[in-house]
Amino acid sequence: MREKVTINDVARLAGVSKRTVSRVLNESPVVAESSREKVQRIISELGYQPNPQARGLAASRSYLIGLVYDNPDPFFMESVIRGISSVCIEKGYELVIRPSDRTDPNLVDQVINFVSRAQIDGVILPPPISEMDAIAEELEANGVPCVRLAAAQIDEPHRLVISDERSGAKQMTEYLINSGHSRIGYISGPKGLKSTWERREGYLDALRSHDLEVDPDLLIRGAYTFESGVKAGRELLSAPQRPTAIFASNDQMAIGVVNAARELGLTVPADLSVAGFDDHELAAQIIPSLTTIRRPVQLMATLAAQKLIATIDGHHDAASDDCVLNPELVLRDSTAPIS
Amino acid sequence: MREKVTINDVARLAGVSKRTVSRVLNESPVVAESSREKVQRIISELGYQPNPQARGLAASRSYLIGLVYDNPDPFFMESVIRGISSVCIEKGYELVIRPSDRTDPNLVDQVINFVSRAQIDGVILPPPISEMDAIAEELEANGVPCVRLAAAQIDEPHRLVISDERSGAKQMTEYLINSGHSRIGYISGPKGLKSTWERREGYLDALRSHDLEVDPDLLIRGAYTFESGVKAGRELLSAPQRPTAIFASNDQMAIGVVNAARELGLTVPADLSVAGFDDHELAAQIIPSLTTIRRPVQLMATLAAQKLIATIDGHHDAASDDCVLNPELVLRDSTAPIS
DNA sequence: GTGAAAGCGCTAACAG
DNA sequence: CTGTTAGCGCTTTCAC
Repeated sequence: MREKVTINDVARLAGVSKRTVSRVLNESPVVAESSREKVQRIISELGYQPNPQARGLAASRSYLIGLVYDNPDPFFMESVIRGISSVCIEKGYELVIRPSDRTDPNLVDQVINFVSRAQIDGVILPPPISEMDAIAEELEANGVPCVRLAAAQIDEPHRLVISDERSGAKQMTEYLINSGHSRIGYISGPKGLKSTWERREGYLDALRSHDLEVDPDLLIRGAYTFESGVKAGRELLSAPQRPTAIFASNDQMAIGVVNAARELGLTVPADLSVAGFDDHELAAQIIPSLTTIRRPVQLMATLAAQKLIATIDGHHDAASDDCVLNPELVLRDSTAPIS
Repeated sequence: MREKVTINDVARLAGVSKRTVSRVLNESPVVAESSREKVQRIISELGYQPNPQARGLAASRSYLIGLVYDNPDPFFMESVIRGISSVCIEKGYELVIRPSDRTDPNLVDQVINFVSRAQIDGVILPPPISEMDAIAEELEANGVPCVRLAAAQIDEPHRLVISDERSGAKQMTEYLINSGHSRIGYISGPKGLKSTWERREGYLDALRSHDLEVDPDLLIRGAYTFESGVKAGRELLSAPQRPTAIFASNDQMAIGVVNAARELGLTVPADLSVAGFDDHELAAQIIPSLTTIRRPVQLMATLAAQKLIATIDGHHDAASDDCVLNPELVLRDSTAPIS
């Protein structure tokens, strides 16, 4: 390591005690402006960087924030990571990552073990792990703050960043309705996930508010996978009175629907409009490109990291109040007005 | 944090000095078997976990390993992360992640700054950052070991894990040749990447060893993107004497070629065989599913982490010798024998 | 507003 | 083979 500069060097050169240097490092408000400036100057001259191990040992902190996840979409995770990382760099934290297995019965213990072994200062939980209340509770019980990324209001605002998926799904459905579609098939996600519920409710909200009948035959359960999309698409499209539009609640399934349609000799969007959710990278690449809903994932992660670090540092960040972000409708080639 | 147990508690209860406890913690060979057992027992009874900050401060280590990356394929990175993480957990390290921008002129400084600020013990570099020699050199110059993931021999074996992409591309080309194809188009990656070179050489190797003429018109440069695949595909397929097979040097481009073929009214694989490289998640999902080459990415990452930790810990791991892993041919529906 | 001094929990000379 | 004794670099009472 090229840096061997310690707080003592800074103190000596600045002509103050190391206690004072420590004060400016920790932004204590009781330092004279003149001392602060002097110390700051020496710090940057020397390129001094406080040793995180030493700070951690003395203050029992680690400047490490943890990311525990088991999300099947690496694109989503990549955005989350970039979002968190940018604020970590800015605030002097590091991002420690922990891929997990949400089906592991010992997950709670493993998470606790992780944070206590590494002395993690705080944790960010993306879905679907964010939906496991036991983890959030156990973390708090151990004095480790956490912030959750979610699809709906599942915790207090200061530990939560949500993208309102219900309103996203409603937007999409209304767009389809306004394009003249009235028989709109819907493929939901698997049971037990918040997003499954929220997106489905958004679809139903739109139907209801436009006085459209909810036909149970148009509502099929999927599994957020390509295959389940193909299957559900076939089913929907081989019904006697088939829908003119299908809203699949994620892009993987929507792509499956496009394939199912092709099998049956239907052209998208001429014969069938198909919409997805997530704005998966493929959504823009497949032919036809997919109309979908985009969540501001990176922004969500940034916000989450800001909230978490504010909590750890004991500041009360302004960002801690608002926690709801709105997804955005992305129009592409897979949907069209009814002819 | 629930653990407040320190090395002193362990020492007291085991009836030895803390120096001895420290010895068993660090697997010193000079401890009497009886003491070791006693200490181990107390440790597990108490659920004692050494404080990493304290260890780090005393030994000037952090038990942190860094992952600096800028790979555009999140699926690849997910495998890398899972691979590294599993050995970190086993060996008592944590994985600190640093998404970067390979086009940033200050990248070298940023990396050095990262490792020195966080006292990172060692770094793993996946492609394409692994190909930037300046980073590896500067890291070593700062006393931070690093292990690189690469497509070819670019460093000494103990800091390198490679998947032999040249032999992978050769395998694929030979498979195509053995299926009766003799006009095989090739779409390379962008200039300046090792993988571009290696894969292309593999293609040429196969052609040469089967005494096939290398037609420069069949060799087109792409950019590892979907769009570049579409473009190169159109070009190759609209030539007067068009190829019967196209080997795109990654899956994104191969999918582009499939689309280009469809535009031109060609059926894959009846009229044209298409092969890719990487076994991207989509490769199995698109129709027709894609014949491709799969690198053992997670295994590579595991190996890299083992080598790195062996270096940090000063052990001389057996894994440090072999560093070449072979990619695997994955046959699917996009290729067929020539009719 | 500032400083002296006592640790935080662990490792590592250096005896014994 | 084991214990004593200093620190590692920083934060934090508690006086001044």
